[in-house]
Amino acid sequence: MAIHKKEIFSQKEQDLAAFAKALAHPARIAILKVLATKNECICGEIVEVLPLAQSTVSQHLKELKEAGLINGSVDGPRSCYCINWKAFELFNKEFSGLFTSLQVEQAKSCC
Amino acid sequence: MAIHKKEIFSQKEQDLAAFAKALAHPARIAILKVLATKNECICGEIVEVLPLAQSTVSQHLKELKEAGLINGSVDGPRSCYCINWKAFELFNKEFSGLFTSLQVEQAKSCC
DNA sequence: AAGTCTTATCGTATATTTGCGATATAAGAT
DNA sequence: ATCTTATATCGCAAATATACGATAAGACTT
Repeated sequence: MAIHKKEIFSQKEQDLAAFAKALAHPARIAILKVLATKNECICGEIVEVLPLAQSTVSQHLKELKEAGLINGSVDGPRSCYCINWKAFELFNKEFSGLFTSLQVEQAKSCC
Repeated sequence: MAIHKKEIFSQKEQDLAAFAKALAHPARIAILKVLATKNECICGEIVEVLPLAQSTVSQHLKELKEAGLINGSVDGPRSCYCINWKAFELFNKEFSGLFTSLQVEQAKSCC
């Protein structure tokens, strides 16, 4: 394919796609759910809950962090992660707002 | 990695991930935007708008259709696509509902 | 029937993702 | 200082995704 053409599209489209990409794996959805249900920040508890190796979970956490969906901080010998609600809300709003405004005008699809 | 472990996770997690995956590329976001702005169903007009080859666009359309985000029907010699607003709404609701209920309880993140 | 136009599919090259074991790193405990 | 414990990173193998040209398939036109 030679070169990925992602950079050709608008920044908003790229941002939204990057956000969706971070959610595009059941393991990451599961991780977010764990983080959401526990009020305090979690670390290796996620590894116990998920059917994945520690290194794999760590990698998923890294991706979620890089996407801005979660925050991470060092807490002594362990790492503490939690959902970045602000970023989450922002993207959620931008996501739903991308189409809903148009949907009102046209009631239903043609096919 | 031997085997993908997606099937280990819950159906809801898999569904949500599959939906996010369909949105995880700027080209597909762009396609959805085109379909949303045009009230009538589009086909090869998308190819003209996007900086991608016809075969590539067709492939993206296929993925969107398989994810259930768009409907497609044959219209004489050409294909007609349009957004499946119902599926879109359903997923959007499920997506935002996955965390918002929890968010209320805990006001802010700990880190 | 032959030609054209539109879209889907195939084959292929390359890039990215996923997953894990092994290892490194960092902090607390002994 | 060494040992344990927790997490991150490296290196690798395998699966997927992305992109395109070439080609097939289907439907109108002439």
